Amino acid sequence: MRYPAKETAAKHERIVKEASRLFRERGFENVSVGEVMKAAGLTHGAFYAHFGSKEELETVAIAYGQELSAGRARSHGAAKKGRQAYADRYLSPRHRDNPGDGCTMAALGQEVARSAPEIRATFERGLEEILAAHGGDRKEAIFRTAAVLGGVVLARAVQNPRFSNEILESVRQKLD
Amino acid sequence: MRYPAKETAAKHERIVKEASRLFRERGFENVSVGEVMKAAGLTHGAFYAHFGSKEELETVAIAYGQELSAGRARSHGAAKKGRQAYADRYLSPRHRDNPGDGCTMAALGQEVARSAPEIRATFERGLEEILAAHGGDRKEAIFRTAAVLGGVVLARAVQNPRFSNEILESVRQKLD
DNA sequence: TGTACATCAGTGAACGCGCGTTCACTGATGTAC
DNA sequence: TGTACATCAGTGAACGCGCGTTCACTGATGTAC
Repeated sequence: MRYPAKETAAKHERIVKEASRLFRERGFENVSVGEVMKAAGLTHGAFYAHFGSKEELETVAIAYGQELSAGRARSHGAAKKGRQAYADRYLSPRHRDNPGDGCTMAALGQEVARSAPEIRATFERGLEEILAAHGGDRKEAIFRTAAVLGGVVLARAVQNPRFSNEILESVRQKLD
Repeated sequence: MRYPAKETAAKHERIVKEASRLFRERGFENVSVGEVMKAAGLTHGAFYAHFGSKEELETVAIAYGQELSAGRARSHGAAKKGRQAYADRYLSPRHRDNPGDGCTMAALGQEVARSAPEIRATFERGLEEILAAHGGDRKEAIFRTAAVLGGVVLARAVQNPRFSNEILESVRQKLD
């Protein structure tokens, strides 16, 4: 049956949101279209009324996730205080332990590198926006983004919690 | 039929080597057991004479890849010259463009973070060995490792070659 | 050193499963008049 | 404002495919005597 246009738009948004969260938590490959639709409160068949393919959803989910990151970057500033606060949040145990709510690049960067051109282009546009949001010296913004990203990737991959905390702490200190 | 023990050991090594390369190139999920065996010059059925499961192969491949990285780290030193040369090589277009021959952490870190405890423990042991190989101040070694790793992840994910080079260059400069 | 035989790496067909995607169908919505 | 009907988001069964894994079988190797 046909549904109110408003509800359809809300469902569409829910699909993107849940996909973004699930992809960041478990990666593109470990999340099925069915799981995303279930998380959005729908059945899998309806998926193709919203997106042409899983790959298209991945693209939209990356755009959405990068937008969230750009917003967070904007809320801090280019001043030293803002930069430090940003790095402290990024390198917190909370961010490490909740990839589903965290930075898309820290969760999916490597998978994006192996993905289709459109996905990489979307990722890239997001990164440019994030760098612009950070403001200040561009080289500095790139460097700090790379450093905190690498720190979180290592802290997440490692098994020993003490070692993991040590990694976060080391990168935080060196960036201050 | 039964095969000479020496040949069997050589084949075993070939499986690990090819698996490590393929996994770094395309990720665990995008490489099938059959592909690995084919690359090693065998058929897929023989796989289970060498490993109990694909996950076991992933673990061994991570250990192998981390060992390669530790060797490369050892060949440079803790002195300033060695550190710089290491970062320059790590952040080179060549390393960016050849993940199959490159750092395991830069290729598979995020996937390892979502993997079984044994895989993460193996990754961790490798990282400890790499840090020890770098020598010097441990915090500094962790920081530099995170920064170059993040730089390569971003440089690989991005689409525009100029932007990608700019990322490598920015991280290189800031680490000098 | 020679003989008998158990071992086991390797082959290729087969299995069950989950996945992305398709499709016939439904029926309230939204539009044309 | 009321009526007629085309639209289309959503359902759930079905599809084909590739995957990890299993299995019966092979036959040279390596070992026990």
